[in-house]
Amino acid sequence: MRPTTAARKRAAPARGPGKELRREQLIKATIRSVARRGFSGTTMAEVTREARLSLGIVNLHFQSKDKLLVETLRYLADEYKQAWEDALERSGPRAADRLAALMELDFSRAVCDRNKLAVWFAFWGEAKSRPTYQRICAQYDHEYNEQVCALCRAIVTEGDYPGVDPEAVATGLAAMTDGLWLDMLITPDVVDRKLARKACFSFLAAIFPAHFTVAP
Amino acid sequence: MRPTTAARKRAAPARGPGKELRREQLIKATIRSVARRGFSGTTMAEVTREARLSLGIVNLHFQSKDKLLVETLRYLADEYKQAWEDALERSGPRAADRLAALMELDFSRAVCDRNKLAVWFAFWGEAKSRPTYQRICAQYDHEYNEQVCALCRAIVTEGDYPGVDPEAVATGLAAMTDGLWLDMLITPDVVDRKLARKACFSFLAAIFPAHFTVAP
Amino acid sequence: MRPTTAARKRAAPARGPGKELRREQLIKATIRSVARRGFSGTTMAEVTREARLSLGIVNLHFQSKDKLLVETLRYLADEYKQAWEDALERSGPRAADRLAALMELDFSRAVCDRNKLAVWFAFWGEAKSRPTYQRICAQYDHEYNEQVCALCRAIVTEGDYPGVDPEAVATGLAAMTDGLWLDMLITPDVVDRKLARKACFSFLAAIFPAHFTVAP
Amino acid sequence: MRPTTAARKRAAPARGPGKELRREQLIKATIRSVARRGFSGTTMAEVTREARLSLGIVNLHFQSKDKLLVETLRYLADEYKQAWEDALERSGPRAADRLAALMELDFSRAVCDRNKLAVWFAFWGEAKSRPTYQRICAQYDHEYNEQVCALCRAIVTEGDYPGVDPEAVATGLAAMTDGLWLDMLITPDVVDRKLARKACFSFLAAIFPAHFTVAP
DNA sequence: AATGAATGAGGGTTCATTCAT
DNA sequence: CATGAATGAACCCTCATTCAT
Repeated sequence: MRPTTAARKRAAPARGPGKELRREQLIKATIRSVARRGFSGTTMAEVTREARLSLGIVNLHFQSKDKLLVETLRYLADEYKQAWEDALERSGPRAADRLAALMELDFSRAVCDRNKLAVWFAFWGEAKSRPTYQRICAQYDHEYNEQVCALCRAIVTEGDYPGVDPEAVATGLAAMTDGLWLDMLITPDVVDRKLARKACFSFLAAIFPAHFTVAP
Repeated sequence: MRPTTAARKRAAPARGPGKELRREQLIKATIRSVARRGFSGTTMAEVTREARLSLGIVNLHFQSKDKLLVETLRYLADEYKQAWEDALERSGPRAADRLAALMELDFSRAVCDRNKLAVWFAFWGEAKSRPTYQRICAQYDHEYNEQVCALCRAIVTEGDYPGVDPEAVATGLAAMTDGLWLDMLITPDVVDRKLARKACFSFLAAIFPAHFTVAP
Repeated sequence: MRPTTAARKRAAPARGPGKELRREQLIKATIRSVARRGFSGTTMAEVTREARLSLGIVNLHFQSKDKLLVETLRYLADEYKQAWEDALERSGPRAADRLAALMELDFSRAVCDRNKLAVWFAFWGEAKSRPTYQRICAQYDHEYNEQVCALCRAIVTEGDYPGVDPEAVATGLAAMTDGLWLDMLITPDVVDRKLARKACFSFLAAIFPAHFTVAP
Repeated sequence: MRPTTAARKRAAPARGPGKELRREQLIKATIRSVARRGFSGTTMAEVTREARLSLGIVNLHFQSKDKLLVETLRYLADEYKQAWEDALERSGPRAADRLAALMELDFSRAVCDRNKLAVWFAFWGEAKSRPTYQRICAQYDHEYNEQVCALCRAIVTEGDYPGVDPEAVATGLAAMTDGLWLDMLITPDVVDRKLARKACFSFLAAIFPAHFTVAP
């Protein structure tokens, strides 16, 4: 029973599919906010201001800030998964090409966007103390690693790489990608996409010399 | 005077060098807290409780929470730097041995402690939106990378590795380490120290076959 | 036109007398809500959900939550007044019988419904700080007390009760009823309708021994 | 990590026994607030303003608003219990005197204070939907009723009241008191302490004519 | 007439910081 | 130096109210 000043302007009530749109709008605003202000600077006020919506709307669509953040993480993970599935789809049938396609994606402008990287690391930074984040990250990681591992196995099989352990290579490769993202985040003027890509393909060329070269 | 009037138990007055001890005590408590509760769960109350000291003491020794966190980051970075300098000191004169020593350190139990990794990633997760963190990380990164780069150059020079770009290798190597740490943080039951070490040395063995093997 | 296009189920349009029905529907939902969740747990969302209507409908029919609550109180008071008027109507002409009828009503299952009692006490609990509630309660109280007082006076007059002050008796009687309701609300397993009724009639039998006995 | 403007004025930190004082200070402020603004108008801001303390202090001493309210109820109940125990202590040994002392207390200025009555009814109004309140009320009610019941039994035994059921009388008496309090709350200009007292003693005089008279 | 997404003031709560002791 | 009660800005969340549909 609170004295309330009448609302002034108002976004058109989104019917039907609009609900999903609002959610995405808020998730995107969250990503921008985390990128700009960090996890601790990401308040409901900040997110809704970024989305140009009212304060109460997050709880209307996500129940709580916590759930918004979880959904944001899922959104990012889904987006990335979609991207690498698409990349595989578009690439040829040869395992090396497919692996190259994944790596090219990882160093594409879209993925290496520093804002998005910042958000990924923000979630990773909280993962240890938030089981939910950790679980989500672990699950998507697993799917991705399986894929990379399968490709490495295929390459090892088809090529003549007797001493190569595909699992170790896959692990190292995926790890290097993550680490290069960190470099691009922390020292953007030391490690750029080009150097990152080169580091990655140097690795591949060293492991699978018959399949990869450093040159683009 | 009877024992009734015994002074309340209280922490030692700590003058001069004692002051430094208090600071370290608080920093260590901060590390434990960030590891356990995450960045957002790390409050002054939590830190001081962890240190078994009074609430007001942080501001006495660090002026503000912000500064405590910055000092904590510096502490971690210094500790790591000290560790790799010591590792180099202890190792022989050959570049490959020295590089191996660095890598062994990175996958030693002390460094791979999940609590400490959590704190590192917590800081990295906030780095984009906190210039101070980013600057500190960037600076220590730089020193470390210079070192690794120098070693790679030396190995390339002394060995016969015509097509190898030492900078790219060094970047990739350091990145892989970071990425493996992330794996140990997020999916500890998939990537353990042993696998991480193997992934790393697989890389080195592939790049510098005359200098490294995967076996310990 | 195929059944596919059937209109969404929706509440009847309710014109004219239908409007009154909607109001009652909402008031009854309010009563249920206050009984279950208390005053503070009674939100517009709760009330409309309870009434299986849409959120906006309260303001359409009552302008505000405040007015809904006032109307709810009036509804309860009217209902009770109607009940005791009916009880008097049904009873014989003798004052003692009429008073007994009022008391029987007060301990009838319909009136002693714990949900309704809870609502009454909810309003009484807010009365001091809400002049409107207090005024409404006071007004209905007055009418009721007048009636009880008149009956007591009649009994005193017709019987031989020289020392009895009918006003004090009426006041005490009405008060006892309220107090017994409170007991049934707070300690339902200590004071039930039977005990309450007995306490009340013990009082009447003591005051007006020629007119009342404790036995039903 | 919030930018905080330095606090200006500050109540002296209460050491040792001061903690208990602060709690009482806040409970008393809560009572005043509930009396004036009702349950729904009793906000943390209101309570702390009333206590001339800062906003955060309630959570420091009571953890939550809920607990403050529970403690307030307990405080009121304890206070009342203390009062009737004192009244019994001060009164003579005869059961009728002791019962009279309890009744005199119930209509004393201290107990009939409309602010306090308002708070009692505020709690009773929420009791149905708040098991904690109900439990506390029920427990204290029980003790009080036991006492009154015992006294009634003693009077019945010592006097010659063959048809009197002491339990019913005790229940009725306690109920009447509560009901008279409600009257004093809702219709203070109809029922004042004098009339209330008279109603109560009329009842006693009617039940126990050998022990009570209406006159003071 | 009816709906329910949207709004935002105001609520309870947290916590970095201060300062009397 | 050390303590911890006190402060109050800022947080997340609730919910009465509005209004496009």
